[in-house]
Amino acid sequence: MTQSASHVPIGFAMGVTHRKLSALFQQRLAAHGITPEQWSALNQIDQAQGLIQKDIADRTGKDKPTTTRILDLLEKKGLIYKKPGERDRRCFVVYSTELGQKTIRETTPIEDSVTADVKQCISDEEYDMMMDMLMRIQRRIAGKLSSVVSEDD
Amino acid sequence: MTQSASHVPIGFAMGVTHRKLSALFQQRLAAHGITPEQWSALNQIDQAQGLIQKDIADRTGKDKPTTTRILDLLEKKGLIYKKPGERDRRCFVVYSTELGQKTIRETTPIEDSVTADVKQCISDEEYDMMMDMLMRIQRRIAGKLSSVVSEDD
DNA sequence: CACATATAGTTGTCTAAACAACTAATATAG
DNA sequence: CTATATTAGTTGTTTAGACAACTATATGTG
Repeated sequence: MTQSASHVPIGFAMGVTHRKLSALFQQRLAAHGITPEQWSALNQIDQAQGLIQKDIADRTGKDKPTTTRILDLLEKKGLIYKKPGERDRRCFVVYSTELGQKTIRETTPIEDSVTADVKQCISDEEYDMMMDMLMRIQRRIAGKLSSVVSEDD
Repeated sequence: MTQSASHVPIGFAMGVTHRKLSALFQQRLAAHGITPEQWSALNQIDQAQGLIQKDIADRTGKDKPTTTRILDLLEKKGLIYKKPGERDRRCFVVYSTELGQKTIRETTPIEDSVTADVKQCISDEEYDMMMDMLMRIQRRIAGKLSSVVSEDD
């Protein structure tokens, strides 16, 4: 039953760990003038080139308003640009600029350094298991959310 | 054409999972007029009675400004109250009110339901392993953060 | 005691997330 | 073709997090 430990639910433990990881990445990214969440969006844009905003929202696990605002910041910084969709005039097609590509080239090693720090205290096997569990939980929970993006399933 | 989805760093996977878990808890808490982060703080306060704000910050993994603001909201809702410290006049000692205690009694089953949903897709063993890994990462990363609370070690 | 330093808490600013409400364009049904 | 629903994206509001700067109290050293 209940153990003596103060019963920290897994969601909150995950939140704390995520915040600490994010704060570490942010500190290391500071010189590049970009935040972890901006990096995540820029990284997806840079790798795929030509995504529409909904794709970016899906890939980064954010909702549409959050994505809009992150893209606004990336655009203001000159890291991405948007083109109106040709076939579908509702959407914008998004690309990284030269500066955006340079930023990703320079910051990817920083992201790797955070992953390396994580791997100092968990094994490769554990890392893979953790990723697998996180993905399973994501899928499970997504199905239980009411106003979800509902892309798959 | 690298392997699809292989390059999602663990920090971002954790963030997505945490957001989905938090959103689910928030939806189920909606009728109680409290958010997951408020619940977390209130839960700690209710269980310990007499914590000072720094203790609450440590236990919920938040910084001092965030804690101040969450306590402000809990106080406005009449769920907690603060008393000036007697020995140390810098700090406030925090307690849950009757209403706060009632709220925790009624919402703890909701938190349990979220944990139960998580356990539908990961085993008890995996759950424990995940908690252990999260805690190990937290400790590891905390030592690498520059302006951290630095409570232990 | 006086001065420097550390600690508890607050406030301000920016970014981000959740949700609701909205516009515009597309797709579907009649 | 017209009415309705769906989809892409935006805007507003509230909560939360990170960081810097600040006040007030406490502590440590001369």
